[in-house]
Amino acid sequence: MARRNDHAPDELRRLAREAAGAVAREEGLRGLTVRRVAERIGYTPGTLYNLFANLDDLIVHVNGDTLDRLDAALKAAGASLPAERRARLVDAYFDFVEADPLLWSLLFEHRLPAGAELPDWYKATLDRLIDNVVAALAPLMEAWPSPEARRMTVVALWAALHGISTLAVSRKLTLVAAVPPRALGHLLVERMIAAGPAPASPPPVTLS
Amino acid sequence: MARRNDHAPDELRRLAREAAGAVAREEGLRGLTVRRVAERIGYTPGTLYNLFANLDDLIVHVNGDTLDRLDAALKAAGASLPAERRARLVDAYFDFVEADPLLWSLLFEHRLPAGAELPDWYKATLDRLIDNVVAALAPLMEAWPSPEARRMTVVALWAALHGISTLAVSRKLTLVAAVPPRALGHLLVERMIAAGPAPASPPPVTLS
DNA sequence: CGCATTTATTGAACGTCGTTTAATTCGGTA
DNA sequence: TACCGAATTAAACGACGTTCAATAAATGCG
Repeated sequence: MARRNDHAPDELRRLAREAAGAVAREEGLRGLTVRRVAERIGYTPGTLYNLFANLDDLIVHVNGDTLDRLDAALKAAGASLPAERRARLVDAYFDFVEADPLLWSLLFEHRLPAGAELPDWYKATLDRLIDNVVAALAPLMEAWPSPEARRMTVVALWAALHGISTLAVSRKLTLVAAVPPRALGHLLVERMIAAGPAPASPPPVTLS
Repeated sequence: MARRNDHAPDELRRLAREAAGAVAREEGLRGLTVRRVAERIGYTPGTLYNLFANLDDLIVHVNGDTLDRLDAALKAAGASLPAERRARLVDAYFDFVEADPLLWSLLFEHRLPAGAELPDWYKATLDRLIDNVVAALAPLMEAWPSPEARRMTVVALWAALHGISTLAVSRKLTLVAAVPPRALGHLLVERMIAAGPAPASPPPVTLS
């Protein structure tokens, strides 16, 4: 039995989030159960209910951690030379997704039950992430009429990349095209924010 | 107790798919249980295992039905005048999604367990759908160098719209931008396949 | 028509799940 | 040392997916 002073509550919460992340990484949402997480940190299921409201709450925290790590990865890529920043950001995004596909898909596979809402800190994390990308891309989007227009385009791209990555992770993209997911990502981002006088007609990348 | 000859096996399978769809429409994946579907068609859970391999199999069939209905909706929109076809297709897509958000999200929320693969008929359904959209958009994409390039762009857009719609349905899009989802869809599609001499710099739609 | 065979359907059971709660066990304090 | 409060547990509940022997009904056969 785990002794009372083995871990301070906050440390225990962190341990639980990491254990849950590890389970998700290995077995996905389907294998992510309260009992498995508890066993992994050497406690019984009941203890997790002292740390989190329920399993949904724990999963939201794991997803928050994932968003934080993605934010860090994109921030690093956004520090590259402006000329290659678009491509670097796309590659960083897909590198991150492909490093732990099941942990990534936990982000979008999990849905809160009917009445529940995502907590405010989650919204703040997501906002921070989008803001950082907008800031990194701003030099390439000077022709946009306003910051709001810039943000709208970045949000559209964020959603689009998310669509590509989740279809890829769930193997529903290869059903429909034998193209590396990140090639689709580059295609979308290049065409959406290419600042130069790119003629709109032919797609810039053809890919074998 | 349901009598043996109340329904032929195929009819019973159809009833079960419809009942499962109705449950998903009302309660989403979380509420979609074998017992609830069985109760709805007046049989016991065991009977469903004579008709489908398991719950995953039933869900894949429900999703196949959804794809078929989307295909029909897009085909109708694709029959419009070429000039307005882009916008009509996007609107048809979002009309379809918003008509039954929970049934729609079943398409992408559900993932097969580790070893399992999607059946061939599912791949065929998806292929048919993409092919129809490519055919409808072909007149607008004559500048593309090849049918493969056209298809790649359409697949990218298919994935992008999927990303927008699932983020919207799971209320993760409004967290990040107060923009109607279909406005993002129009933005993406216009910029990706606008055939005319659209300058690449400023986004064509600004939206209040 | 009556009986045997086949087959759809059931009911009960198994193990697992999320969650709750009363009981227990421990560390800190007097 | 004895107590108190807090962390932890064990056990239980209802619901879940799934299996399977038992049962009921329809069919085929004499």
